[in-house]
Amino acid sequence: MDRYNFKISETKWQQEWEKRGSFEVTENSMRPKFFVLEMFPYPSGRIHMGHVRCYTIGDVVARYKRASGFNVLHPMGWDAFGLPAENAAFENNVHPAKWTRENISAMREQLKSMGLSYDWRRELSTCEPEYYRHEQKMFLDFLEAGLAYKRESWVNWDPVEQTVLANEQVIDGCGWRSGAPVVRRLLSQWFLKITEYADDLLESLSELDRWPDQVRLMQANWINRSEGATVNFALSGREDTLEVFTTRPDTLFGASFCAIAPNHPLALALSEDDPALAQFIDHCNRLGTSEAAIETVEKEGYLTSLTAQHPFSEDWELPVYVANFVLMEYGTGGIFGCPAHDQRDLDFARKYDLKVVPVVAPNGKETFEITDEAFVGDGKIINSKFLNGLDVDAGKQRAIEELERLGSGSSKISYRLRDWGVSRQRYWGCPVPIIHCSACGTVPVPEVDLPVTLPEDVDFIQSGNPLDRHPTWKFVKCPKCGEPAERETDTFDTFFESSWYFVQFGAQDQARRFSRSEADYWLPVDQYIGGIEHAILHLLYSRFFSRALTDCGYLNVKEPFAGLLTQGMVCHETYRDPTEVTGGWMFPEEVLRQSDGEFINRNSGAPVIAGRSEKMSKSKRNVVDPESIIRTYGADTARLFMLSDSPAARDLEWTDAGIEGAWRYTNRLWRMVAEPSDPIAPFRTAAPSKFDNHSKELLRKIHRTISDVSADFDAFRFNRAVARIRELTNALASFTGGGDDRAWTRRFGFEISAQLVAPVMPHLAEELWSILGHKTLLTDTPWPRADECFLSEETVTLAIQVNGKLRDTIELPVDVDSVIAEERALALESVARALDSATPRKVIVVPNKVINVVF
RNA sequence: GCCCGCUUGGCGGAAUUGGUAGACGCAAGGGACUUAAAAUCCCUUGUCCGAAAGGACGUCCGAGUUCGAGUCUCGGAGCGGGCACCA
Repeated sequence: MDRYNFKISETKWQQEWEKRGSFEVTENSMRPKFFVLEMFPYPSGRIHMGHVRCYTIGDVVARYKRASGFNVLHPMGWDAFGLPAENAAFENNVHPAKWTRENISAMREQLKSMGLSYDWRRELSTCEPEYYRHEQKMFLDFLEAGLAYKRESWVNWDPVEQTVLANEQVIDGCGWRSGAPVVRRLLSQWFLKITEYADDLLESLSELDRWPDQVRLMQANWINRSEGATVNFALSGREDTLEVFTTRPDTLFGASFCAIAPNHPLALALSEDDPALAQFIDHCNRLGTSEAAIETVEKEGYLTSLTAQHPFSEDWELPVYVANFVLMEYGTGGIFGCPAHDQRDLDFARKYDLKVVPVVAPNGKETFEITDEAFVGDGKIINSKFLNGLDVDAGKQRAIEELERLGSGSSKISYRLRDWGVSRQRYWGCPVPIIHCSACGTVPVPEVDLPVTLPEDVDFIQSGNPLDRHPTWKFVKCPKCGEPAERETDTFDTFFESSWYFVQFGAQDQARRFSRSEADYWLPVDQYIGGIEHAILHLLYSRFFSRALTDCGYLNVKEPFAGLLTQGMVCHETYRDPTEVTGGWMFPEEVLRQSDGEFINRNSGAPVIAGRSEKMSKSKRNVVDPESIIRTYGADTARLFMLSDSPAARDLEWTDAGIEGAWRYTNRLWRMVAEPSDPIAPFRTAAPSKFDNHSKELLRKIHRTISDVSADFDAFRFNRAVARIRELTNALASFTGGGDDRAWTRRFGFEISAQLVAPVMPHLAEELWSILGHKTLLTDTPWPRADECFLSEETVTLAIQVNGKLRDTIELPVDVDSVIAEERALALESVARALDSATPRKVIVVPNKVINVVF
């Protein structure tokens, strides 16, 4: 019994597609366009299973759409700037540029071995000046349009390494290398005005009907538009006021304190004469800048000497705290606390023994006490003078009216979304095209001087940004006055590159920027595919960029991604050597599963502990190398397994048994066509005039499969599509006999099988197509269409229930009269037994589905 | 801490709008072929009671809506993603 030789076949068809330029596209086509894009990879060194999964999904969509008559753009590129290259430079003394470019070459070869239908002519790499020069121009345009500005903002600072740390590099409040406690530090940095588009970014979410609801909801919550009010508290004995933002002005009569952020100007001013406060602020600043760190830390406050005057009551004074949970970045950097109706305020009040006065009672309750849970629901306002008796919404409105009348506040819409800080104090990124002149200030690099190229003659011996230490690079003449000046040594956040790369794929020639007509033709991306972990930042930044680029005349599209598919992670069981106290993680290939289900070390025979399945990661060593899988089983089998077991959106568990099963199927399908045990009609035989019942039944199955698989691909239900194709294979395998009608039907079934499986296993499908006698490529063959007249059934099986429990099934003609159906059901012996001589009270007949006899 | 998900046999999963729970695959057990093994093919397989017919139970847990709930509502548990300088 022969086996499918995937090595020969896969190489052959990959070469054939390349020779013919099968996947090269232009915008000059009579076919409608379809832009399929997978999130481009960071070139970390080698592809991992997550890449294989994502790019397999994208390739199925691209090939399916291509066969379905679309002019498909399906490109690939490299998100090539970023921190890991600098870490590699630091650890292995290899230049980030060399490391990155070598990784790209290696990964490109790996991707090519998967047989992905990319137009490789459009490949781009974000670390090359031909790419990033365009974003330097974009930045200058943003500056001109008022969409970029500079201000001070906080970073994590490692006092030992004397360098800025990414949040990822802060572990338990300490620098990852030095172990020294991290402090916050203010730096002057560039920001992009994403908040200018906050409303539009929020409202347009409703138009993104081919995005997962989950992602739209996450984005909406991230932007978080909230209607409320600003309230100005007069400060006793001072001229200035304390401005706070609140979404609950209706609860003002329940206020028991005010709190400001540790870095609020008022707090900083007070700390000059208050060493204890200065110490408290210092203590707060020892926390990293991440929201998770701030929100999970124990709530602490420092009571200042300030007192705030309640706007609605002459002699009501509130204490003012500096509190570690108040964010300077949100609202005004100050709050008023109403413990009865906000859980965090309640916790704070309990800790510092502040009053808790309920001012909203749940509907139907006259009196109301708060114990350890704040009441945040709707109700009637109490204890609040002129607000009493109103509901929450009316109370908000009335309170704002009163604030406005008193001149101590007004209604205000606030967003949680903050402007995007794009400055990074790092080497391996796109240089910010700005020159600092002592006379002229901040001067943009003139367009003719672009690109500002990243110098490659740098060293990584010291920590910090090597651009700062470069002997010549930053010293330039001021473009305005000609006097000596200095380049900005910050680079852009790498999200900058990934916010517009999809547009650049439209350019036929990657040596130049995309043209307006190319962008107009290809955008938006019709189907975008990537990990759920990018649900907020990358997607939101890209949506902002499209708007900003549209406003600057580059494009005319607000929403860059019309369809979005977020795929789950690839997971694997973890293994540990029990003799190791910490770590001891083992690679799957070091472990052997015995017949009793226990695991042992493949070499030593020592026992191994198997842990639960987790996302494949280098640190836990629960990784399987795609290259070795492709070498052992071929790309098609790897692709099949990636799609067959789990829905795309869910996590996928890698198992050896699973890939083995996929490999068996690959061979089974190949053998069925290449070494058929029953006759096949010759190539291009006309259909016989008559079919026997078996052939008719199989024809129905074939057409039903075409219909189902097409619907499954349309809805990205790849696992179900694979199951349907396997069912067809099973039906073909048990279809024997050799008359003309059967031989013809068998050929038809084989051809359809090859066509349906082609998006998933393109090499095998091409091989089968060729074996079946075709001289043209399956890749250039239109998607099959199901013949409607084979899809309708004459009878249907109905479930017969008694009191909702299944008792029987009956076969009835489709759309049979309800009265007849009911009679047939009641006549059943099984129904009579279940009724046990009781009289049916009513009978519910759902046509073609179920009959429920209720007694 | 906050936001968003997920949870169905021994395992991955299937189940159009609420209408026959377990498609398809994996694993396991039995059989055929073989000197033998591998490969391949056939059969069985949610749990429990029963010789069988048949019956009871069963979709993370607890309530609810409904003739009928894996699916809808409320409450809870466990696991995962994100939290603005990882990408």
